[in-house]
Amino acid sequence: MVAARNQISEDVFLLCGGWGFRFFQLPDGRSQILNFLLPGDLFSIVSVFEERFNYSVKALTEIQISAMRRTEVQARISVSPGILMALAKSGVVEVEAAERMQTALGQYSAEERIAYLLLHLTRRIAARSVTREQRYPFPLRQQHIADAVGLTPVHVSRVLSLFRDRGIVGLSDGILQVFHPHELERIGSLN
Amino acid sequence: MVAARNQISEDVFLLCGGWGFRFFQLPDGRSQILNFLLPGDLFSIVSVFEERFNYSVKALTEIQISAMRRTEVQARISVSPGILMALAKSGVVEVEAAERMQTALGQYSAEERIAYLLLHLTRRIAARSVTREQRYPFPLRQQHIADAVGLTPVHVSRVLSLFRDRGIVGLSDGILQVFHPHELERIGSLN
DNA sequence: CGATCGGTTGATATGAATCAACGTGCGTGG
DNA sequence: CCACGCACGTTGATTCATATCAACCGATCG
Repeated sequence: MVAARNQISEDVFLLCGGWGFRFFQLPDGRSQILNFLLPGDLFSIVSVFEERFNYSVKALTEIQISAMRRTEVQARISVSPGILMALAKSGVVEVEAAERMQTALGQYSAEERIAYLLLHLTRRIAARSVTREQRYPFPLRQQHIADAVGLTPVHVSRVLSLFRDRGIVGLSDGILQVFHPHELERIGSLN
Repeated sequence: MVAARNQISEDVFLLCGGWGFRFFQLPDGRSQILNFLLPGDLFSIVSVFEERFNYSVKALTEIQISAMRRTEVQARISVSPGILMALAKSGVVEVEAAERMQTALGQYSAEERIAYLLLHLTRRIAARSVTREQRYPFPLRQQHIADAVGLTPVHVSRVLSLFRDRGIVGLSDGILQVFHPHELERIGSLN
């Protein structure tokens, strides 16, 4: 566990290398993954402004983290307000992502949700590194997919098998391969 | 319709009076309510930074809206950066609300989701106006509740009947009355 | 007075959860 | 090096929560 809920931290964290995820855990054990963290991501924009955060973070791979004192960040903001503008804009991106996920969870079927998640992640991966032949590093277990889209791992397994049988995607050994991107978009594009 | 998706607007809107809601509509007709707008709410913090918004807004009651030129808002920001800080903080609140809703939609059952929505709304109403005896103005139709929590209106009706039979809440004539707040929290508090 | 809208209720269908068994690969300790 | 346990995924049978379909009711309104 990299960070736990209700902890108070003086620091703002940035993921420099590796993958992680941020999640919210309910007292009865259920947990909802809020987003996956890729290199370059702030844990959450919220952490710049609030010292107590109500989410937890775990690593998916080996990770590198960089920490900045919150006071330091805020000092820099007051000197050069451009930083604050940049932060505000990254907050906008965070809001939009959360609201799209909200829509997916509220309206989409199991297949659609999983397709949406895969699309969303492949785009983020592609934005950060060169990919070839639609092959993406993908260190999630089916349990993580389940916790992100609100399904059980066994149902995730069934849907992925279906996608595999239909020749849409293949997922094994930490590699996601998208054979039929157009079809994946048709299912999960959230237009 | 107060504002439609993919429209470009030079203005940032503020709801001054009445109720509305912001939603995302899918091409096949499904729609997800992202949040309800109460007096004093910006339509969305996103609108301060982006001219194209990917949501729509509708009124629930008679409403009063105030519009500010985005250029005007941004000019003021550059003069007094305190405004930007305030906006950033309200963005944080928006992110947190969206993520809680994400959790509710991903993990909660029908009863829990509806209880959560009612709790969340009553708190927001109470923060804005004096209420007595746990009676809250509540201009939503069951269809709106359904679109907010990702259920069908008929199932919403069943769950509300259940709540009514159990003496937890009553909802009619635009008034929500919470008879048993403790029980409502037990069901939907999202701790 | 009929039409429409919002809500209720019952019967049935269905998507996803649950329960359970099994396979496979892998790390660990003997 | 082997044997065991464990994590992860798959698959089948069954159950359950919610959707769907349909009828009906009361209020409101032209």
